[in-house]
Amino acid sequence: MAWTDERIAQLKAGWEGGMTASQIAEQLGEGVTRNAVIGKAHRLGLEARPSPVKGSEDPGVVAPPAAVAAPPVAPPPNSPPAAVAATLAPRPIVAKKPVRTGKAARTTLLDLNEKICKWPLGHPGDADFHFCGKASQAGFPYCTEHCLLAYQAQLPRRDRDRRPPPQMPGMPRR
DNA sequence: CCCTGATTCGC
DNA sequence: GCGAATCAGG
Repeated sequence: MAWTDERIAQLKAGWEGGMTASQIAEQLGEGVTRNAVIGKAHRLGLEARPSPVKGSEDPGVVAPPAAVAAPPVAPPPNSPPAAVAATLAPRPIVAKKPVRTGKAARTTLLDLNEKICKWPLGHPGDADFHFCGKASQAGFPYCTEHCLLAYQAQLPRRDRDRRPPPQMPGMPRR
């Protein structure tokens, strides 16, 4: 399998999002080993990720918590040509108001696997942060519902809402 | 043994 | 450029 732009983007997203090499490899599809992912990551110049063996300095503040598997930039099911893929963008994740359901079982980071929708609900760190948890679409990190949310064609620029997004208090401005 | 990332080196 | 084999630590 070749390293298409889409797959490279997926690799970067996962790598920078804190996914491990094998998780990324799994997500990229069968026949992709973690070695391939690591090798490619290095060739891409990505790096500087805490390796268990190469001790990161500052043992006190150990890990970039790597909270959530970053919503990956994955190719849509009907594998579009590069030109079309360029018009696809992940939709910003809008945190939903947590639904108060008492003690319903929630999908945590530890429950995730390739068969589970990893759409995040709420904010990492919040007590009620969890994942969608429904069955994911084969080959995709999300269920059908969230795939539809995640992979949307971009509107033409002139039709797009140009208002700046609301700024979270305390968030660094770009 | 399971995992992790890093590195090497033949292809 | 690619990635299996290997290394080395957790």
